[in-house]
Amino acid sequence: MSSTQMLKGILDGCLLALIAEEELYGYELATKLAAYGFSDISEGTIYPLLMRMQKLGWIEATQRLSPSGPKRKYYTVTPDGRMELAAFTARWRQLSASVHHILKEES
Amino acid sequence: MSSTQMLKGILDGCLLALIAEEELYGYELATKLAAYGFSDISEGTIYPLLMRMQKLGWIEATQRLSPSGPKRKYYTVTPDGRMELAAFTARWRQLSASVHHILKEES
DNA sequence: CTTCGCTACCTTGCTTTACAAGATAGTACA
DNA sequence: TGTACTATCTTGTAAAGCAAGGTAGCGAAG
Repeated sequence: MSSTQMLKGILDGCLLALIAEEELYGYELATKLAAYGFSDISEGTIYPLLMRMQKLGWIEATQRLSPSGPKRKYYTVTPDGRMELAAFTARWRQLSASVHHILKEES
Repeated sequence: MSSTQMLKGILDGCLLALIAEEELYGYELATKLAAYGFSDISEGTIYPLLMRMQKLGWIEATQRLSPSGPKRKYYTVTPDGRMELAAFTARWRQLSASVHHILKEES
């Protein structure tokens, strides 16, 4: 059992939270997640996730030129996305508390 | 997006932790999880999970009669299961810290 | 005695989602 | 020309929770 299963339903919330802080593009998110302790989230994970969230109306994209390299797609969070982020945060806190409670029992 | 996706890769660790505390049977686990804040984990989730963990050698089962009702299958954790539980706990702490870190940034 | 409800277990098929692998391009420097 | 880095996207696979349904034992109410 790897740790990838644990990410399900969590990554999208994390991406939302990061984009809510500041406008970001996909490639940047990949490196940023690593800095936050997520070991090597692949681009094959991030890009489909971004497109999914855009389709759901949680984020919006605008293309802009890069000082060096191909064009970038910058994402921002919509009002719907902010609501979804709040809902995610609530769900996470609930789950986190429950698991913590269970794990502490046997320390 | 429901919260069920968040449970992936987490439920097995939680079941292991509960069984490590005391010998338990499947039906009991379903009610116990609810008490710990997991809203309504269905039996269609728990039983396949228990069989999977038994196949992996993490838990062992013994059938015993019930004071009232059909026979019960009591599970205990094997040494391999304890090791897996420790590994799960480590993974959880790491993930939990990372997500917490990301979510706190925008409070 | 039969019917209803609770206990207790299991199976099938569906859906979501992360990921490996690979494709496509633009820029820059040697 | 070729190598390296940036940047995006696609396809196919596998894992795992869950809804829905099935089987069966026991006890109490009618």
